[in-house]
Amino acid sequence: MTENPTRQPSAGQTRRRGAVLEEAILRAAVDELTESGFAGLTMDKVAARAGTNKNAIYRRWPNRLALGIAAYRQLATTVQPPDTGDLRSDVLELLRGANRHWSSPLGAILRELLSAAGGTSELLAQLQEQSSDAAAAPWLTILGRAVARGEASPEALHPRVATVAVVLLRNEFVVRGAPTAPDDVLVEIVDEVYLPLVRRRDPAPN
Amino acid sequence: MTENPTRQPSAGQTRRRGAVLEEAILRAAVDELTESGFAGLTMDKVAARAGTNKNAIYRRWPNRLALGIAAYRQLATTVQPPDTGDLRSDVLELLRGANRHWSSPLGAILRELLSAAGGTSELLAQLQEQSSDAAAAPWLTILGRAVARGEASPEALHPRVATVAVVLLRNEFVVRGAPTAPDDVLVEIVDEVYLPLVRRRDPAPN
DNA sequence: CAATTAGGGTACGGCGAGTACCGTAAATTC
DNA sequence: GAATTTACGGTACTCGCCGTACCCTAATTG
Repeated sequence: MTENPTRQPSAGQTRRRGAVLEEAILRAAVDELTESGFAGLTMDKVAARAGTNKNAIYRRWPNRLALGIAAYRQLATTVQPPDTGDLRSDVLELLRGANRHWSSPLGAILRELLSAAGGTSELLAQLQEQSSDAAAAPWLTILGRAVARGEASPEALHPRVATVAVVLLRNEFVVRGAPTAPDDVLVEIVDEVYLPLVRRRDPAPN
Repeated sequence: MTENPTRQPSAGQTRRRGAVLEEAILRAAVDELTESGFAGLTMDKVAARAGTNKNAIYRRWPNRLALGIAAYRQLATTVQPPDTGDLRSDVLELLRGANRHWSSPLGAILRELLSAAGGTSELLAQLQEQSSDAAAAPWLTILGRAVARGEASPEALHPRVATVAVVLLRNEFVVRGAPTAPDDVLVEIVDEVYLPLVRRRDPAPN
């Protein structure tokens, strides 16, 4: 019952090749990933589910992690920046969205992958697009509007500054093992750190 | 040559028990950890090196990760907060120290362990003492002095605010796979984020 | 219709975690 | 100081799973 092979083992089917097979493998990997997480993603199961064997997988991906990342990328979504007209509301909404994402099954998978990659730059780079760099864009967007409104300082339009809130939130997940961050924490990050940082600040007298 | 059994296998030694044996195991684990990292820490090797067998280990630690963490804790050191008389200098020095630590072999091990723990709260908690919460203390110390000097705002004396710089730095390690963070990044964190955040800020006019 | 390429089937090597016994030395009890 | 309990030592084994190696055969190429 756990199996749902796309291809019947010995039906009179035609043998798949190239892109068709590749997609079938990737789809199988995605299914395994969503069902069992990365820890449960085994090459044998993916092969069986795709109705093929490990050879075909290893011909395309060098190892389990690479396959896992490729599969995850199929699931990634992009974030639409909110526009409530108020900086604090925008920030909170964006941050709550991030919290929801990392608390979701998909977020759990992302955390597993980050863990498994454990400092392997080449592979991490492929996850960053989904997790941090692409994540900088919406923050810059809402800050841009806030700057126009006079709510935020222009200095805040700097990726490192703009993303401080998400970085602090991610820290909660990485260092505490919490499955989800309580809303108090988000509010605290926003009110104690983020807003004081980005709000229009009068040039400090040396 | 990789072996240095504390106990000669069949010498006329007395059989070790309890605390004595426990320390021998832990010392063996520490040695393996420093030589081969957590990835190379094998229960068999630790047992061999301690001149015992895996039973004795599993009777004390439930699994490899728990042993690794216990061994790491033997190596942890505490940080002495600097006191240069200038907030920016103190901050930079503390941050550079953290960067050095995470770039060091010991830091690599810590990152491996964080990776392997991957969100297991109970075990992570044992690492936090060494990595984040204990790390909050020196920051509060230097900030306390800066507040007294009038250099920093009293609102900065809040763990989440005080540790922002290290959290951002750790993020560099976790999300980029960099073996070490370039000094520019540290300076940027300090000048673009940390100082603007903690410096005396005149109450924003709504 | 050859020749080449890529899938399918299958088996296997290797490694390391965790477990199961069993005999024996050390501590504990009386 | 003997009997009992507890804990170590030795060893062997199961299990899971990654990654690889063949060998045969279907699809593609020309």
